[in-house]
Parts: sequence; structure tokens; C-alpha cells
Amino acid sequence: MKSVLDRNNFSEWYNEILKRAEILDVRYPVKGVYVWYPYGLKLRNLIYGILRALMDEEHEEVLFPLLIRRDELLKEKEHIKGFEEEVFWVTHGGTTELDVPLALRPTSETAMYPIFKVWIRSHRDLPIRVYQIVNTFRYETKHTRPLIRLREITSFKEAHTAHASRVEAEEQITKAIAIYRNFFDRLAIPYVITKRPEWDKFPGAEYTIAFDTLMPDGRTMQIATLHMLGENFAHTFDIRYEAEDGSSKFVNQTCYGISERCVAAVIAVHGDDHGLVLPPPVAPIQAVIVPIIFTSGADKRAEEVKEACNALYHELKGAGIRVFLDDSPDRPGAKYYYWEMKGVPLRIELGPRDLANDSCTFVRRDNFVKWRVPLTTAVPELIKTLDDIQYSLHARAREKLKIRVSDAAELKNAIDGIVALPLCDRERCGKELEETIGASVLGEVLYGAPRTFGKECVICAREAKDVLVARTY
RNA sequence: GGGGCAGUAGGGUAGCCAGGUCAUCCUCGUGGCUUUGGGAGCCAUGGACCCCAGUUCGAAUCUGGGCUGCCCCA
Repeated sequence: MKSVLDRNNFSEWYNEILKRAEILDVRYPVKGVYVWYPYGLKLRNLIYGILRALMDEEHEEVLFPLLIRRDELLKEKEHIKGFEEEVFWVTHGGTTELDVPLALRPTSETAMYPIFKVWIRSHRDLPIRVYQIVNTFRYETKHTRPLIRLREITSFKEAHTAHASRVEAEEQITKAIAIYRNFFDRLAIPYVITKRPEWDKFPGAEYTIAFDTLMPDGRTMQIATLHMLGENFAHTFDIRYEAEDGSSKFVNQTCYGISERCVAAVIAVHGDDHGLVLPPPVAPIQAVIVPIIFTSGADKRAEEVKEACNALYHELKGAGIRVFLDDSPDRPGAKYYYWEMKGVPLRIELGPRDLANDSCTFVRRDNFVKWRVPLTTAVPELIKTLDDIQYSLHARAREKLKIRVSDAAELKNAIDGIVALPLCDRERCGKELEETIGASVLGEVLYGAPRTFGKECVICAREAKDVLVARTY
């Protein structure tokens, strides 16, 4: 019978679903890079469409080159320290060795900021808020994993801003957090927001804020980061502006980004043993119509069913629904399994029995509830149902991301999921804790977690903050 | 960062130690007939030894290198 899609073995489930639901083909013969199938790309584009719309409200899209000069990349010392072991280099043009080696961008700060210097002259040029959706390259030495740990991130959605003052830069971080929250809410992906510890911030940043979600195996995955750069890069790249009073000042900068991990999150968080479960806003097909007909013989009823399916298809399509009419010769049961694998939120069955009642049958993908709907109210019922599904998915996912509050006494237990506890901000304590419990410190809680038990660091008993820990991807 | 295992048709496996004749299964492809409200059945047929080199009369099998994947530990 149908082979096992067991969510309890998440690793296996994940690889299997990417293949069977035709998201990614992992057989491309270069480590850490993968091929997008048409269906996977449609899903991806719908997800990005949401983010793009949100970003476009206050950012402008730009496109910077993939290649970065070696000397530019190496300018920011802290920054390059964080990346130097992960950079791919272009060293030759044909058989000629290049005078200046060129890096494939691991991220675009050092590509953009020399140009920011040229663009920014006066306070009137500020603020600058731009973003781009591009591929970035990192020579990952750990085990690569489709959509999660890649050597080519095919769609890094990175924003970069420059401001006249630090206050404005801080405000931009706040705004960006709101944008990202909005984005993940639309994907029905729950998250926690933390300020990363000093030792785990973005190289070159003053501080880093991150979104993490919970995967089915109890580990967290970072799905978005925001970095307060302050004047660090401005000094390195000499990005100054003339203020109203005629003085020359350095800009304050921020940058923030989301990779295709957001696609991985949609797949991993909502999926089940039957396959993908896609939130309606990003489902390439929101409803599939399965005609129940006898293909042999020119049964009169078969013709009527076909006509009814066609009429329904056009009505739904006209209402703006992404609908697909599966009139292939397969048996209905085979179609059910197929579309369940693909994560289509709603299935509409229409056969002679339904037609006799001027109705059709709705089946929800998220909970398999099945009911009969009059054809005359199919459109409003469908729209309402898609909303319900979205709401249920979000509620279900939130329910799974429950945070356990723990104190020092409980730390001997294996960490499963996200645990909140009091910890001071010294690196020594953080590292000691990580070693003791075999999990990572996500950082100080900014959103999504309850208060912890105490104010004393679980390691050294000094004054502490509320901190989240988890095993991570 | 350290260690281990593996790669045979679209997918899953056997064969490898001990070199030769050999596959097999499937919800795979193709054609045909019969079926049809939850993965239909029968018949016919197609298709592979990860890549490069070496050893050899002869390599899926042995040796070396490469590429790719998976697991465990830090």
C-alpha cells in the first residue's frame, strides 16, 4: 500500500515530501544545491509575493551584482571574520588568473555599501530603504539540507537601510519586525523573537534580533534575522552625509533578511502523514475539483457531471480562486491521495449523487472533514472555508509551539522544544549552559514567551534576563 | 571539527568478500483489453551497475582518486 510518510521521523519525512510533492529535486550533482520543480517554484513565488507586497510599502527593490572584489569584501574586519571560511572565490577568467579575485556574495553588505557611499551626500538622500531578492553562496561544511542549509541560497530577501540618526535606525528595526511578523502570520507560522547573545550576533553588527520557529522534531529553526549595524559599516566604507547644519556625519544602518527557510517552515510546520498541508494564501492550487464519472460508455449522467464540473470550475476561477479541475482518467481515489500529497487545502468532489441534489462535496485537507454544499453557494462557502482552514492551521501550529518554563533544577532533563529560563548575559555562563544541556541559547526574549521563574542566572546566580534555549537547526 | 556507512533502471532491493554466464520487486514508463464514489486487474514490453583511472584476456565486483548522499559524536 502507500508507503510510509511518518512525521515522527522528521528527517526522512522531509526529504520524502520534497520529492513526492515535487518541491525540490535533490539529484543535481553538486553538493548543497538543488533544482526547483514547477510546483515548488509556484509555492515559493506565492510566498515571496506576500513578502514583496509588504516590503514594497516602504522599500524600493534594487539589484546588486553577484561578484564582489576581494579587497571590498575584506574591508570590514569583524564582518569577514564571520564569513571568510565560507566564501566561494572566482579566481580565473578562462585560463587567465584574475588580478583581483572575485567573491560570490555570501551576503551583500560589502557589495552595496561602497555604492551607498556614492549615493548618499546630503541628509536629503536619507533615509535609504532598499531590498533585493538574490542568490547568495556559502561554502557550508556541515551537512547541507534542502532549503535549510544550502551552498546556494537561491532567494535571499535582504533589506538594507541607511538613516540620519541612530533613533531612526532603531525605529526601522521596529518597523521591520512588524513586517516580518505580518509575513509569518500570513503563512500561519508561529515564532518567537529573541535578541541573539553577543557571541552569536551577525558579524559586524551591534546586535541581532532573530525569529525562530519550531520544527516537528523539537528543534528550532531560525527563519529571519534583523541587524542593527549602527555606524560600524559607515566608518569602514566611509558613508557620510552633510547634515542640515553643514556638519559631516556617519549614517546609521540596519539590514535584515529572510532566506528560503521560510518555504521549509511552511512545509515542515503544517505537513502531516498524508503530505503537504498548505496555507490557502500560498497554495498554488487552493481547490481541486474531482469529477466522479464512469469513463466507459457514454453515460448521460457522466456528461452532466462533466458539464457541472466545468461550470463550477469557471465560476470559482471567475471568483479569483486558484482552482484546478482534475479530469484525468485516473480513479477518484488515486486523485485524492495525489492532491493530498500536494497539500491542496480543499477538495471538491462532484458526482451523479451530488448532482441529483444540485450540490457538491467539500473535503478539508487539514482535518478531512467532509460535507455537502449546494452548488449555488459554492463560492461563498469556499471562501469562508479557506479562511477557516487558515485560522485552524495557525491555531494548531501555535498550540505545538508551547514554551516550557524551566529552572536550574530541571535542566538535567533532555531539552525538547523551547525552554525559557533566567540567564545572565555573560558568554561564560551561556557557553556553560549550552554545554550542560546540549542545546543553544537563542537569546533574550522579545516576543512569544512567558516570564521565567526567577531573576537569578541558572549558572552563576547573578542578575539575569529571560532567555530561550532550544536544540537548533 | 571528528568518526562511520553507502551509491545498481523512475523508486526499492539482491549480487560484491571469492572477477566471467545472472537479476528481482513496485504505486515506474509504453501499448492493449477489462474496470471505475478512497491508490483497479491481467497480458505484453522498455529501462541500470555514480564518475575517472589502474589491475586483468575479462570489472557492478579488486585498487586508487573524485563526486554525491545518509547516520552518529563534539
